[in-house]
Amino acid sequence: MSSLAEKLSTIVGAVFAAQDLPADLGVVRVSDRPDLAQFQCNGAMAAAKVAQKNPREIANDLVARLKENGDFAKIDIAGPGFINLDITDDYLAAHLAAVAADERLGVSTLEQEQTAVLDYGGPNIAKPMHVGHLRAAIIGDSLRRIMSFAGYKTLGDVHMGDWGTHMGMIISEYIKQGRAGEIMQIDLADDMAVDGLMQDLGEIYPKVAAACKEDDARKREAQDATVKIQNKEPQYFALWQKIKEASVIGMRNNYARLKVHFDLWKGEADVHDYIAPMVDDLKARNFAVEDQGALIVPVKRNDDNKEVPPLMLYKSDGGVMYGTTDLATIVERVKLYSPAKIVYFVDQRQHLHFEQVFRASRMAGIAGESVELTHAGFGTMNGPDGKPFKTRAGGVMRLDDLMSMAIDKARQRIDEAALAQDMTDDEKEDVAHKVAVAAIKFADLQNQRHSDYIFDLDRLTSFEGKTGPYMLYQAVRIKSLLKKAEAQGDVPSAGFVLRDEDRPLALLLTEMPDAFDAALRHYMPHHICEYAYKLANTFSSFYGSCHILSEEDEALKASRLALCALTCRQLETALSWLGIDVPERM
RNA sequence: GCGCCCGUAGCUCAGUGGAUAGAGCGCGUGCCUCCGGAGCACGAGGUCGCAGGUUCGAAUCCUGCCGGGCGCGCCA
Repeated sequence: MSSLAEKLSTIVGAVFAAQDLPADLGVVRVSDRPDLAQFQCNGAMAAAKVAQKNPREIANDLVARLKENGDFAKIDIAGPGFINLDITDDYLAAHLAAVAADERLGVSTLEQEQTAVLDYGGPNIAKPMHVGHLRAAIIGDSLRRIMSFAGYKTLGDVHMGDWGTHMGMIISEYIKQGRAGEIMQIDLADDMAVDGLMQDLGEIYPKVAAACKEDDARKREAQDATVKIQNKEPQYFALWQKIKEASVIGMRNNYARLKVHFDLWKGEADVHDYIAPMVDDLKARNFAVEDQGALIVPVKRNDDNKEVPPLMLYKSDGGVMYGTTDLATIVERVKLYSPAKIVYFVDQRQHLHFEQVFRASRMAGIAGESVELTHAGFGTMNGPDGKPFKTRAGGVMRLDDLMSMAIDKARQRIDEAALAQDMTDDEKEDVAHKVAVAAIKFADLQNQRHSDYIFDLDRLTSFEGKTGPYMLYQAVRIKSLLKKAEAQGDVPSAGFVLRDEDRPLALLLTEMPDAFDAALRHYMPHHICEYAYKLANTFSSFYGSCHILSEEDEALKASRLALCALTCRQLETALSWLGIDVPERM
């Protein structure tokens, strides 16, 4: 199945072909001018250019043929050569019935399953998670859901930063302070102790980082410790492991609270054993060369219009960099999963880094031509001043705090609502959590992926207007209506009867596959947000313009219930692609 | 210096070369004897940064400026 516009494109395309015009010019889309028509085709004007003819003349010929098709209620030509189309209610109703009968709601699926590895985590261990981690998690997890629905076998990898210099800083500091034994004593099953360690890490890290910046000797100690960890020297490695395990506990909690899922909990360290063989191989094949004491892979090309620095495999101090682990991670992923795609949801600022890694990977044949490597970058999260977001204290807001604020606000709202009186505390808590997640995710996902965006706490925890909670509200309202209908013995019909009040909603319900395809193709969930919002909003108008349960015409009532049911399914499905769950009531 | 991204309503943002550029917030006016008002309807608010060009047609494509953000070898 496909969207209605796609179906009409096939019909109109065939008519173009019959006139010896390119069939793809027959593409039909939802009209920009709903006051004039339901659908439009602009191909006659483009065809005029190709055929060197008058566009209206071409349009006339096309329209004459199209009129043989009884599924169009109205066909006319406007302006320079727009072909405006209305379909018959019968055709629309039949299409809608097919969508309703399809468990996939008309969205097509991959013919053959392919594996996609998605990289959307990247938090560093030993540091608390903050709002800067939000975008990658939310966008990546949404794409994981979208791609799964499209038929991919998806593997979301948290790919945490556990192998870098920051670990060398921290561990060298603990050893200097003589606290290694104390750290090793910590019982990971003891929540208080783990919290204490995380707190301590949060205080130590900025201090050491500052010290390393000022003092070269201190910096060398940290670099030295980093190499020792990477060489798995017992004391260093054991401390590293302890800190990592403690960190992962908090990380899992944070992601669970956000309802962001990962299939793989790997880190940079996990590919360590791939590095040496990979480097040997690259050296043997002359891709890797020594330069200024470091080992690099030159990746610049003659046709470059900019400087592309080499990918660095080993620093002159013998340590590896994240380019090294990223390249080795491709080795591992190709070997273990044979993916068709590897997609990275990482800040746009790292675009050059990925270009270097991808080039090296292509040159050396680590990822064959059949493997798509994409950096689906996103813009920086800025504060209201347009600069990278900082709290008033100068730090970055913790993810935990943001979640708590949103949940508190939702809880407060629920307490105000009269409906909440018969909810148990557990149900209230569950609803508050769902509302908070919906608010945060929808606020983020509705932004186009590339551009920077302003982090606005009020907007992120707002429940009115174009927000997640608004969407939940509309879905819940439909559920409530359908329950009432069921209780009074009314059932939705399998077919549709369409009056003027029903048509806008009916037409919109045929568009979901287009929004899905756009989001999938470009790794951009905001197309789904647009559709979901339009659907919720159009439903709300529909709901306001006719009273469904008291409708006396039984066929019309059953049809309207079917529209409600389909709207509800589409809303829940679209929201599920965004990682948003709909409660039964709120 | 070179390169990438962005300039659309007071604010935050959508806008696959097409008709009269759209939402939300905020502002103004209506709407609860009826299915959930976290709502609905209506209104005010625009030199789409500026200037050229391509095109029957440009917010969209090209060029040049102006303004903002970011990146460019041993952090990630």
